[in-house]
Amino acid sequence: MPQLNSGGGDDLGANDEMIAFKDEGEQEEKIQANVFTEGDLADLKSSLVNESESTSSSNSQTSNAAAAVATAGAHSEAIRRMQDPQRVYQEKLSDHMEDGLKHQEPGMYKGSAYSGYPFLMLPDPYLPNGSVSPLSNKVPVVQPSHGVHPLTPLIPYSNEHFSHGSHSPHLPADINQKQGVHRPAQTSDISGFYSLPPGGVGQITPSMGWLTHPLVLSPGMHATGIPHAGITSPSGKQETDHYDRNMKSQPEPKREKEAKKPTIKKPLNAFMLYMKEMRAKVIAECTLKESAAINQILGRRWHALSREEQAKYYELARKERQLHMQLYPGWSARDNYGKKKRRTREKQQDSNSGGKRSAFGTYKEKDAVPAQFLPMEVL
DNA sequence: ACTCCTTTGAAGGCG
DNA sequence: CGCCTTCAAAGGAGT
Repeated sequence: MPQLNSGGGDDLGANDEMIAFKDEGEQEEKIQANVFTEGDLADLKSSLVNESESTSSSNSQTSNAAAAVATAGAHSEAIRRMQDPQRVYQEKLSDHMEDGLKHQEPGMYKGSAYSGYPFLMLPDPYLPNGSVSPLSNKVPVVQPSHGVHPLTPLIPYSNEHFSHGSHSPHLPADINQKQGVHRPAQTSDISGFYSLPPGGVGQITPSMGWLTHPLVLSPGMHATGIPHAGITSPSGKQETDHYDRNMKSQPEPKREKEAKKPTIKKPLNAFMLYMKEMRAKVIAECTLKESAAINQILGRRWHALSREEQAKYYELARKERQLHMQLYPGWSARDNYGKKKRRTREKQQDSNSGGKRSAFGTYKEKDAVPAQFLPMEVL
């Protein structure tokens, strides 16, 4: 049983945030975690596809579909290898970072989607076009290594490291698609992180959004290293555009921000961070685009993650919350209540009578059996 | 143009 | 304290 190392890992993930893996057999989960490779996504996909069609003839159908998708997955993987400049960049980056990164403790991030990466990959939100390209959604973040503050942010929106070692002029051209390597910094020194106005943290206006990485910003790129889309217009959905408008080398951000009074969004939780990071990958592998289906897959993959892997995201989320708190001291999640079009409230109330949200999520009548409970063959 | 779907986790409110 | 509700991302699908 891979207990989260309470000895050395206490700073890794807030213990109170760690979910208890009681519901799912740990062995089973372990197996899943190990076996859950990209190829298995094919099963997931086919299951999701077949789910709506029929559950019968699942064997041959699933296997066929799985094979097909697996092939497609392999194909896309091959294409990715050829096309992905980021991969090349990663390799270069690894070389660059060789020094610091190879001091990493080997056991920590083994066998995950990050295997091969000594650093944590972070999601699109920190990237300009992350959601657009499935191939460019990962941001390498250096894990705290030698003599670093344990709570060193893994969050890739530090200006600090960019102002030191790697300056953008020397960065590869495609650095704009990935935010470059994150250098450990002091968590407490947030002003150093966020290029805060002289007034201090509390005076940051929401429209400043999250951090920007001027050095990694290139023309046409999102000017923000926004970790979790901190600000958006009240209408929502347009936050990216909003960011672009407000932050991407726009001459009149002040006026606009004052006029628009953008919404400060909730910091992303661990699963959201995971989703942002893995979504593109799943999309690429499954050639699925529907977010609902993708999210189902991601939900299952989330459960299949090892504790260590999940701990990374819990820790990231914790840091995000901390930063969010420091950036927006008075902010409350309550502030955004009602800004999203009230959806399914009645529906949820209805379903609450019958099916309600459990530890495995909200079920609706139509999917009485949560996917997590379904056997792998069916899924 | 807007809302739903779908996932998990965090947070606030209420009894 | 436990339960419930809402929101965070995202993009196709439906209205």
